[in-house]
Amino acid sequence: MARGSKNPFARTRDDHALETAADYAELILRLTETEGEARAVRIAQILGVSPVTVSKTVQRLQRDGLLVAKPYRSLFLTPEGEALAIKFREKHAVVVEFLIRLGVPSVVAETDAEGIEHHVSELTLEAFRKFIGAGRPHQVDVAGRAKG
Amino acid sequence: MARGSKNPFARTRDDHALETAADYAELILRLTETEGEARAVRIAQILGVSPVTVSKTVQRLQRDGLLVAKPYRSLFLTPEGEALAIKFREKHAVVVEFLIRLGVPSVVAETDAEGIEHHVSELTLEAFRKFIGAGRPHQVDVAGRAKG
DNA sequence: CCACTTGTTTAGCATGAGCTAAGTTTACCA
DNA sequence: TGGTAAACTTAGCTCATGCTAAACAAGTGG
Repeated sequence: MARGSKNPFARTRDDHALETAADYAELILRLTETEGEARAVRIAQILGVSPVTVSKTVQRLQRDGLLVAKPYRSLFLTPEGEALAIKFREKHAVVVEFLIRLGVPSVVAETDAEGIEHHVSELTLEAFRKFIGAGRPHQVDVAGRAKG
Repeated sequence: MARGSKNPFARTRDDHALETAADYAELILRLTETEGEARAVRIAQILGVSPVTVSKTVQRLQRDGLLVAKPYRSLFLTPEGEALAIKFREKHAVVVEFLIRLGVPSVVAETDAEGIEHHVSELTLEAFRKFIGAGRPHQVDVAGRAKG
């Protein structure tokens, strides 16, 4: 125990759990907005895993207080889950926009951002924002897309 | 199987395995250079995990052909392992340098790079290199490319 | 040359994340 | 209404990554 904190390595299972949580939360929020509800089968399709995996993961996230799921029904984020979703959506949007500004093709930017967003500190994110802002003014809308 | 490929999510256990492999390979190379040999106990200290974890991971990496380990002796990378180490060392150097150029404090850059380096595609890395090169001529450490 | 310290491995456990197969529930339509 | 298809859950397995406790090697100093 008392692992990490000082060393730059030290990624633990907890980190992975947080990544998963953030991905699910983001996705549930998105599906709720775009499809009216978040169903496990859609999550499975989008994440490319089996519905079984989604079911079990959802149970863990419910245990951890990020969402509420009545059996055989659609999924709902708790306030905590929604906060997480919004936080990562914003991170995601910043990273994507940043990469695009750098000249990375948008499809690649999207893919890379998915991995990177879980590893950028607040300071680095701030540097990204500054870089974006330096180009031209911009805004990020509710769905996390940049307009400008 | 046949998961992902097209979708931007889809990080599997294999991805994590690769990250671990790359981290160990990088570290073993570094320790070999700086301390004359790579011992499990040092890896454990640096990564912030128990020696037991290192022992088991080393066995997996040996099984996967990345290193050779005789019981109770120090660790040696195979050519494949060394290639991986060098590849990620270079990625790491580029990411760190890039973040520093962006204005991220070097300690934070180092930490964030550790996570980011496993998620940047070749295209994004190329964009990073271009950005670095655009500033002023420069040089990158030991095995790192790009002298300008 | 033997004991002790240090390093490594084994045994055994947990948890996350993945799977297939099989069983339940819901929903919808004839 | 009742049957079926789709969605979901349960059971039971795998593997990677972590741990502690305990056993076992290696190296060092008396």
